[in-house]
Formats: sequence, C-alpha cells, structure tokens
Amino acid sequence: MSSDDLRSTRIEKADQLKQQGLNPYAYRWEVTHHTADLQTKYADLAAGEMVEVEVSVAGRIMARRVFGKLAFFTLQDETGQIQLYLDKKAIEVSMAEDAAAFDRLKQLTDVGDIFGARGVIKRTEKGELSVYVRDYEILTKSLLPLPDKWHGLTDVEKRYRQRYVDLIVNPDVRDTFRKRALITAGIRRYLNDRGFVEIETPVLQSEAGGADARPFITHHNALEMDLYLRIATELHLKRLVVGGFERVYEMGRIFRNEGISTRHNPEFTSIEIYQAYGDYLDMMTLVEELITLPAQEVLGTLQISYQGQPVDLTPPWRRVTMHDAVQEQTGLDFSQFTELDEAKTAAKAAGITNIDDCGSIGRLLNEAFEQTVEATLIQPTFVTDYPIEISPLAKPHRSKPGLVERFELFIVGRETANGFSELTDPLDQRQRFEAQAARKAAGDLEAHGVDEDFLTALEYGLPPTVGMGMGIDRLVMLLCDCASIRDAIAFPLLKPEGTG
RNA sequence: GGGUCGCUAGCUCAGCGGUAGAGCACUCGGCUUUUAACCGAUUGGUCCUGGGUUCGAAUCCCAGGCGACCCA
Repeated sequence: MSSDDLRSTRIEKADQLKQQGLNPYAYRWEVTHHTADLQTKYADLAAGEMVEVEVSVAGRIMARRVFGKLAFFTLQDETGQIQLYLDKKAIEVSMAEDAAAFDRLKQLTDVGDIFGARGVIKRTEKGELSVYVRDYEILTKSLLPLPDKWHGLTDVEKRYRQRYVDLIVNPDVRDTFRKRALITAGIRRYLNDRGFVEIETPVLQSEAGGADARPFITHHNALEMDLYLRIATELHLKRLVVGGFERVYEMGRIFRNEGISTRHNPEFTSIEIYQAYGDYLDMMTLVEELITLPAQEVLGTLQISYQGQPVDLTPPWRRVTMHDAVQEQTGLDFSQFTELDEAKTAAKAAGITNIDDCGSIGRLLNEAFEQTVEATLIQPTFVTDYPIEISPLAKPHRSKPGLVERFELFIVGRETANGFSELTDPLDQRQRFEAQAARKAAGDLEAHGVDEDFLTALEYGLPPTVGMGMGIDRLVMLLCDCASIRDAIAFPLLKPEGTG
C-alpha cells in the first residue's frame, strides 16, 4: 500500500471511532503508573501469577499480536514498555455497555496509536509481565505508519529530519537527551550551590565579540539596523563582575556562522563562568569538579569509553604547559627561540606545515601544538600558558613574558574547555582590541572591532577574575558516547530538503 | 572548499542495459498464551531531480539536490 493509502485507511478508522461515539483525539487519561516502575515493582512476580491491584497506563502501541479472542499489545511510555493482555471475555465483562469494545481493538487500532489502559497486573504463562486490561481508550489515532518494527529507522538523514520518529523507535536517543538534561541540571546545581548566579545576557548585539568567529547577521526593523547574534557571552558576563556580581555564569545558546561537521553545529550551547578574586589555577580545579560531579551522577562512574577509547575522568587531571607539550612531541623548545625565522626553520625541520601564515613565534608554537599535540591528548589534560597573541582577553602571565595565564582542557583529542585569568588592565585591553580591529580591517572575518562600552566598564575596575567557557554539546558527546554533535542536539541544523 | 560513498514500496534492503523485486508494515480471511506470533490471499513505485547515450536506462554518461564519512 502506498503512503497515501495507509494514511486514508487510518483516517477512515478515526471516522469509524467517531461513528461509535468515541473521540479519536481524547482530552485526558488518568495515568497511575509508568511501565518502568511496574517492571521494577513486579520483577519477582511468578509466571501465571496475577495481582489484584488496579493500574492505569498510557503510551504508544509499538506492536500488536492479535488472535481471534485475545490480543497482546506492546505499550511504550516515556520510561519503557509493558505488554497489554487483552482478553475478549474480560473486556466484555468490564465494558459490558460497549458491545464493540473487543472488535474495536482488532479492527480500529494500529501500531503507533496512543492508548490508555486500566487493569490489573499479571505475568503470563510465558513469563511476560502484563497489564490484564479491563477497560481502555484509544487516546490519539495515529495516521502514519512507524518504521519497520525489527530494523527500525536507520536512515540518518530521516532520523535528524524527523527526530520525533527517531525518538519513538530508538530508545538510545531518548536516553541521550535525558542524560543531557541531567548533566546540565547537575552543572547548574553545582554552581548554584557555590554561590554562582546565572544571569542571561543579550543574544542580539550591535557588535559581536568575545571570540574569534563569524557572526550571524539579523535585522531590527523598527531601529532600522543590523544586529549580530552573539558568538560568546564573555564580554557581558565580565560587565556583571564589574557591577559587583562576584560569581556569575550563563549557560545558553551561541551562534557561529561557520560550517557544519560532526563537531560543529551553527547554534550550540556554551557555559561561561566568572569568579572574582580567583585565578586560572582555581578555575582548573573548579572545571574538574564541574565535569566529574555530573558524570559520576549520571553515568555512575568516571571510567568512561568514547567511541571505543577508554577515558579515565578521575581527578586531578594532568597539567602541562603548551611549551612542554610541544617539546615532548617535537623535541623543539620554543622558549629558546628569539627570532621568528629561526623558529620557522626549526619547525619546518620538525615537520610542521602551514607555517607561512604564522606572523610570530607564539602563533607558530600554537600551530605546532595543534598539529602534533592535540590529537594525542586522550586522557583529560589541562594545557596551560598560551601565547599572548592568540589570547586577546587574557591576563599576561605573572612570571613568563609573552604568555598569558590560560588553560585549555583536552579530552579525547578535543578542546573541551578554555579559561584564563581575565585581563583587567583597561589600557592593555584597548591595545589588544585595536590589534584585533587592525586584523579585521585587513580582512580577517573572524576578528572584531573595539567594544568601547566594555572598555568603559573595565575603566571602572574589574576585580581580579578568572573566567571559563565550555561547550555543553561536546561534553554531552563525550559523556554519552556520541560520534556526532548531531546526536547530542535534538534538532540539528540541516539544509531544507529540495532546495535548488 | 576537496575526495569517497549513498538516495529503489511506509520501513529495511536486493536488483546494476531487456516486464520493478523480497521481508516487515498495510488490507481481507482464520486463530484465547503471543512477544520479529503464525497460516493463507491481496495490495502497494516520481527507482532523488534534470539532461544525454541507447531499439531499450533504476542500471551507463553529464549536471544538480540532499545526506554520511574522511581531509582542509
């Protein structure tokens, strides 16, 4: 049967329900139990035993096995599944005023319908825990067939485009988003318990800043001006610290106008945290707890596996400077170099490529780091003390010239968090912004202009502060073993079908 | 941005130059212990789109769309 025929057959069934005086789109159903709770509570019930306790369940019919005078439905709710035992005699006794009650089950229900059932608990002779149904209602008539009950839905494109179908038939997907909610709730609880305040900052901004990324542009009609969607929450959260909030954070959506890949979605969720009177060493410890507490809570262990790779999240995590990490992999000690040409020659000899665009020893060091070190950092590792050129908002290192007090956390070879002692010197910050603006003027689409209001805020005085940003989607990927960021986002961005 | 692969029934897939196929789902009939229920019968197609080659294209060629993976 074609898709249209399948659909019209079901519309016809909905009409027949109406003719029987029933509403195929009901208003409510009193649910007393969820399937997982019943499965747990009656786990020890022996085959053939019945418990005279009335339960009422509701969910989607996932399978039907219909005989002449007996039917078994598999009912799925948010927590799991349970079998419905639908016996003609029992239903005819308890729904005596409704002569069509059993025939309706055979003729007018389909896999996919939302169904409410009341009855008692019985474990069948064959050992399947069931609700022995006394009365029922078809709550929502489904018009479209679900995917093959055995093979399910595997077409990845369809899974993302029609996530609701994916969620119905793939329990792992539901599990990921449930875990995601627990992880974000755990992070918020951890921070709230320690005096951090969550404050929401603007998504629409007249100048996008706080990161190197191209922004989305939108338009405000009444003001007749273009606005940018934020690429970071950093500059506004630091304004709040200037204003007197000593511990502040925001978990929210960020938008970056870049390509789509297994690790990039144009909109994603970040958390940024700012703590006054602390430095980057304090923040590394906080990050360890911020990740391991929810991980332990949600997964029950810190020994996890990502795409087959074992990862041990037990703190404390290794801390290594960028210089030392690069030296370990390449043998090159970048702190010895004083001339760029000398460093380039040595880097080239060590097999580093793409070095022509590196206009300073610091950028070259970063290039060498990305090429030789990043992929090797499988176990959680804080890389510290970054070149000042690639860290325009970070405070100069208190003892190492040319570096800043910054860390990045790497797990399974991926940058997972980024934090630094915040630059609090307004005049230094102005110079860094102006260097950015010069790059922007030279055509760098990821560079940004001078945020005068932010500089004004700094001139009123930002206390010594440490800040940190982390991608929530990537953390969920790690903890839920998702190969693609699309598996950690309920509705990832896809091109519309049939464009062009 | 480059490369490789994929797109055929509602779902999962086969077919790779000669009448468009299977399993499941659906429809009809039978069945009171099934759980991929079973037995029998039937039904179901823009073969991603558009060109081209050919007597003939789902199949070969070109262009495009969407997606997956890898690389940058």
